[in-house]
Amino acid sequence: METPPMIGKNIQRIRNSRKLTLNVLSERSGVSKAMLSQIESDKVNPTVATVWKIARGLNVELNDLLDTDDQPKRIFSLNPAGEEPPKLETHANGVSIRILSSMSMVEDLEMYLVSLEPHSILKSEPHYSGTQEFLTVVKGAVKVQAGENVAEIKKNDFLVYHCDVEHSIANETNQVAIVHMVVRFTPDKR
Amino acid sequence: METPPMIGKNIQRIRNSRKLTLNVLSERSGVSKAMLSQIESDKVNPTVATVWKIARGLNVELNDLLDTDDQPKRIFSLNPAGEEPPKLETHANGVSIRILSSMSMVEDLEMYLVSLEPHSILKSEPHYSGTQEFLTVVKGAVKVQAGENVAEIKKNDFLVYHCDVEHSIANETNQVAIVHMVVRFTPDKR
DNA sequence: TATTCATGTTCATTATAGTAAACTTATTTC
DNA sequence: GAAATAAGTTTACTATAATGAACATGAATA
Repeated sequence: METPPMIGKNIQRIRNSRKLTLNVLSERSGVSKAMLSQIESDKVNPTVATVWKIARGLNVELNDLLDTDDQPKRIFSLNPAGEEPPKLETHANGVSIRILSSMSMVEDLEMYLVSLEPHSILKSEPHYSGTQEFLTVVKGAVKVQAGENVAEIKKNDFLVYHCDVEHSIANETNQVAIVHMVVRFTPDKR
Repeated sequence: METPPMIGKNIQRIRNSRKLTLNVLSERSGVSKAMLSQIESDKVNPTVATVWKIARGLNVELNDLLDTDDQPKRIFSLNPAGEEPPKLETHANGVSIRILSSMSMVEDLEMYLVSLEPHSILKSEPHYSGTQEFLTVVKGAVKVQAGENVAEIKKNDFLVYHCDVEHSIANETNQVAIVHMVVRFTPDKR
């Protein structure tokens, strides 16, 4: 972060997206309405304690208010061939999927970085039998469902499941979640 | 984060590890020596701007000073069998490697979360020919070397390389780096 | 059009973050 | 063992974060 965080705009953006008034946020956070107004219009230098109270009031991580969005995404190959895989990215319903490795690199392995906005869900139909998915939560927390099985996993947690049944990854929290996903396709394993 | 961050201890820990005096850090950050002393002993509630200046002076991310260390690491399996892989973790020279998936789960795939302290390096001898490694940087930045090839990758970057030559992952920065690593072992591919 | 109600802003005051300088406490040097 | 240097702490003061109350602005109701 090369420049001090623009806290005011972040707070205002989130407060508006939550449809909260200054009065309500003031009650929830314990920070005066006047202070909130001044912070949002960058008239003051709030203390960490105050920003933290606001973060609690908004139900987000402190870091979400201080972040200057970092979305630099480069993909490299160090292979002799040196082929550079495509930077594919798809968006839908608050879920963005970036393909890290592509089929051109390994024929039965795919890797993704899945970003889930608050209260978004990624549903998948059953894959070919034998397919496995390996999830590592990089940020936030998600609820994973595979057939009858459910698990709630959060940052740094790891989860494996067979995905020859309907499965989903849901972000039921109020902050962005990011999961690293490896899909392993093994045609005839069961 | 359920409790306000303990900024003071974080700053002091990092300052000491850098062997900096209050005077030097004061010069580098532009925050008075007195303020630094009071912040470190939790006598005051610093403003975000001040903590940001200190972060710059220490050459770390703002977030590193506000973090309340989160190291909860759970591993799950959603498979019918329900076998729970081991939470193995090894430490050496500032590099900690957590094994996510184990051989018991898939015979030719391994997944790790590698954490590298500032200025630490993970060196590996050549693996069996055909082995590939897939890196995704989760935090910070690292320099990867595989034979003659070198690449510097940072947060959200992805890198693939054949590792049948001597290779290494180095953290040459002043902050912790975390990389997600998938090792794919394919006996006879080249 | 006046009247209420709800929004966000500005004002006057108090509490406290931030500073420079003085003070302490070691450790070194002659 | 006195003087000098360098570490962190405390003091006295100034700048400003934070507050509650008053003020403005607009939308809805009669």
